[in-house]
Amino acid sequence: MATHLIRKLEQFTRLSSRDKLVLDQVSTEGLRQLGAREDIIREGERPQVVNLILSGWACRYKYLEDGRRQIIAFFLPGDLCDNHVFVLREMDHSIGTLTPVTVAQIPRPRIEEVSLHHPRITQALWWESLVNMAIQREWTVSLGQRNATERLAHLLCELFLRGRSVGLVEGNSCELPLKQAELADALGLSTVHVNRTLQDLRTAGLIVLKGKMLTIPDLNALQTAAQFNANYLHLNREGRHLDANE
Amino acid sequence: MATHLIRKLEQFTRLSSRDKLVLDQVSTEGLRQLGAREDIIREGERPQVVNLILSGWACRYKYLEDGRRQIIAFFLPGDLCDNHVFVLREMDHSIGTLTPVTVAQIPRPRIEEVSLHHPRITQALWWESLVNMAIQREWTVSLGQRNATERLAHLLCELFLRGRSVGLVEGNSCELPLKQAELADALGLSTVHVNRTLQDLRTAGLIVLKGKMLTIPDLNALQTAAQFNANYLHLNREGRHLDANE
DNA sequence: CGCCCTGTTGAGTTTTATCAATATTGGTGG
DNA sequence: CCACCAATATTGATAAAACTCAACAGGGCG
Repeated sequence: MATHLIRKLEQFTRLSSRDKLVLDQVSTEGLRQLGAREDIIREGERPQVVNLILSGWACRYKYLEDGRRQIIAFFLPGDLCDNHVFVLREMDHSIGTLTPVTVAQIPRPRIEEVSLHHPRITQALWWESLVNMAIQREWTVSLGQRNATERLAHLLCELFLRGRSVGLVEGNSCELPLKQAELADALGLSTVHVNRTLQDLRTAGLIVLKGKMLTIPDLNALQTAAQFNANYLHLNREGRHLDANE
Repeated sequence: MATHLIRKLEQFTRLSSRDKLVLDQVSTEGLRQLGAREDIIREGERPQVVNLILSGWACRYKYLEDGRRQIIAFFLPGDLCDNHVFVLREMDHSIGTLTPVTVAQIPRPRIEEVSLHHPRITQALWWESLVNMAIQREWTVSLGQRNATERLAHLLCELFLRGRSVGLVEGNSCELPLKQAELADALGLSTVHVNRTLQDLRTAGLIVLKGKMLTIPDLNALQTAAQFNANYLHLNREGRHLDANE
């Protein structure tokens, strides 16, 4: 079931029950189960399908030749790994799981069929795609300008809001199944420094992080600390003029 | 004339003369001239058109509240500023010129018409879009993992190759109309450090940078210094199976 | 029970930033 | 053509942020 994806797309526009049916169908074919820390697709391989994350967390990443690793993006349930990737001949990075994951592998003809017959979905997928680009841009801003504390706080805000938009947040808590080393690879910091920065955020009362559960007692305060502005997530039903009226 | 864009898209697939005609037409309507250091569109504004850079250099950028600025991307002639942006209600960043610039403003219906009737162009524009995303990802890698020297060298390699793919390179030289402060804002470094890093590259004989002219005597050497791998630019005619055969 | 993975802490080092001063350059008006 | 200005580039000295290395703690699980 494409519950998370549907929920996410409805941040943009209301879908008809027909639309939802199509999305549900698309996401029940080509299921693939992976354990934690496995690769969904690897740099150099030819992309054949679009992967839709149904459950679990994954990430894009890239190694430099000397072994340094950068995590380029996180994928949460409901995230599509690159609509239309198959236009490219080979992957320039890898996508791997962080937790056990279920993905739906959507073949090219399926995508083309949907984009031909379901304009509302097509628009919504464009929106999804544009938001992902905006997220990538915001990571550029973080890595370029924000210091360790701001960067970490910013990432936590982003993941929290993204989680909330697909229904993974309860109250002011959500699961954060990331090790400090993974946070470090995403933030361009050393694990030691991530550890210390997390402690700073904790002692400042901005976050509670225990086990794999993240609690943000005062989201506004954390956003302020991060200079976080949610506009780049475009979560305010910007496509409401397209709403299905049924 | 869409010379640069056409030249770029032909890195992906060969276009028919019909295709080229359409692109030329699209790029002669809605011309807009700007001086150096003007905004093409500003954060918060509603995107109404897709901007195609016909001549000059521009950049995406974003300010944090305390005045720090990050340059998120550079635009060269032939670059499109976000195909389908108008799906979003407001810009989450600004786009401004670095030099005097001419842009073609392509209205939404024009885009939709082209994508309906010219599948080869549509594919090529998807490719363009995916490459831009790849570039953004690579910036994430640079900012996260590469040190000042590598980062600078990497950026210069990228701009050189991108310039070459649209015909802006002569021999081993191309124009680089950027101030050190702009490089600094793109690389997440201070201007002082950019200055010193440039000198390092110069004394290592890896670049010659005089006036606004960049010369790379040995591109391979510079790529090695940067840990630069061009695969992310997808410049090897990956869509050649779509070639127009006329 | 013990092992391995993850997280934590301390000490010393490196990279890069900041601040401030000086040099150079390109453009402009006289 | 030259003198001058403002913008840009360069240099030196000091400080801050983050890294590295190394050791140790804790916890989950076979």
